[in-house]
Amino acid sequence: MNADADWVERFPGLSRLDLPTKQLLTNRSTIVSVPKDTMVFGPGRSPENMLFLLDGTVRVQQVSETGHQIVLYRIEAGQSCVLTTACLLAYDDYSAEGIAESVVKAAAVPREVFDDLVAGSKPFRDFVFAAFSKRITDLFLMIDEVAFQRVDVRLADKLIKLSGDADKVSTTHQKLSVELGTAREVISRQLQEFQRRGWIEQARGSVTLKDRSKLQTLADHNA
Amino acid sequence: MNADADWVERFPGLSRLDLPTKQLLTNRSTIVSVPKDTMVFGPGRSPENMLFLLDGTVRVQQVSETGHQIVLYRIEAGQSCVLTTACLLAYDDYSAEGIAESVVKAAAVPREVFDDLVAGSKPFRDFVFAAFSKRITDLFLMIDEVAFQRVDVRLADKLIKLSGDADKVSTTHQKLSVELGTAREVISRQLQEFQRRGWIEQARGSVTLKDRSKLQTLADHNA
DNA sequence: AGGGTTCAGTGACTTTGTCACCAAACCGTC
DNA sequence: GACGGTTTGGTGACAAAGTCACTGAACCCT
Repeated sequence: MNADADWVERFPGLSRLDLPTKQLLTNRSTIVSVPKDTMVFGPGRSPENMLFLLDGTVRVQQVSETGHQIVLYRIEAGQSCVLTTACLLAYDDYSAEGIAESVVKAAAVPREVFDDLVAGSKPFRDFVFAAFSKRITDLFLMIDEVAFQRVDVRLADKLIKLSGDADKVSTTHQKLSVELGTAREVISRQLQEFQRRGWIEQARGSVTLKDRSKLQTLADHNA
Repeated sequence: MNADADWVERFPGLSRLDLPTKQLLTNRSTIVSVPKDTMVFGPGRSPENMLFLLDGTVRVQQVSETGHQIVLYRIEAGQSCVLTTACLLAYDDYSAEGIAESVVKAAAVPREVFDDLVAGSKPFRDFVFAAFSKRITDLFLMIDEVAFQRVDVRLADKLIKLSGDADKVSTTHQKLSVELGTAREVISRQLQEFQRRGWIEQARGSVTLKDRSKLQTLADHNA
């Protein structure tokens, strides 16, 4: 085995498992790697296994019948797709898809093993339910945001989150509009306004944050 | 025991349990009844038990920091609050609340019993995961709707769903606006338009459906 | 019958979404 | 380097939806 054999330790929620459970997870899982821009799951593409992300991120987005799209959430390293996978297995009129945003390395755990683990290990159960709970509360907040928050506030927030440590966000207006579930034109106009105020600078395919604190103030303006 | 002793049988997902599991559920649960308009759960009000609804409905709604509200979903008889309860236990910055829309009768199952059941019974696990999955996919669809569907379409759909068999919906414009997460004025104007077209008739505190098929056509207009 | 409350209607305005179209930047390849 | 297709972003006009401030009617109490 390689350096990924100890992957279980890298999951905060799984480190509390007892040794036999950890070994079961390690032995019965296989490390898989998928290239960037692969559809990991989606309509007509339900994976056989539960994935535990070791590296990279998977973007989960809803594709509407209207042709619109909106990013629902991202699965980062240290998290699991249990929920989306479980959803796929339960309902086939499922319209969300998961796309690898970079090369993604994951541990694939067969369904039966997953079920055994839920049955046999209390810490594993806690991990799984915590993941579900977090997802649901996040979706609640997202609904709140989509329904009631102004786009300038949401865009400022999204820019800061997408930027991470860096000051430059490499993305297009189109992609930003999918992040927020709005129209490209709306993003263009908002970014123009931000630029006019000197908060950002634009280039084709990128946005440079010039005044993070001003953007942050706007993003925090949620009361 | 009373007529509710066999409540387990009334849950489609639970009837497949084996006898000992059913008995465990029945013996370790207590039937509770809460009056109409009670807040069953919400910020600072996390119940100790998992509820299985026998009668009535619980309306779950998000209360925004902006003062706005939106109905997320309803828990009907034959369903369980596992998810919302689980969420409450996991995260306290939880801003949704569950309100009894009528007198609600439910079986309360202590957390430990719930955990034992998940561990010991495969059909019970399936029931719980199916509930989670259904909820999450429904929330996906809801986000899609809030973000991309026109209010007239959503309102027509909501009127039909709220009406059930009857033709009269007893509700106020204010309540309808919370159902859709929009403003009261918007509802008033849309209902005026529906009335102008002869699809409905309005009275203080009620809407009467006059042309269900026309409303249905509009509601189906989702492509 | 009076007074408070709930419910609904309205106009003016802002924000957001839609549509149709244009122009510049980029990416090949010839 | 020139050409042509694609991607990206800009624009104006308009429609839909949300906000604000205010009005009046219906209802519910004593």
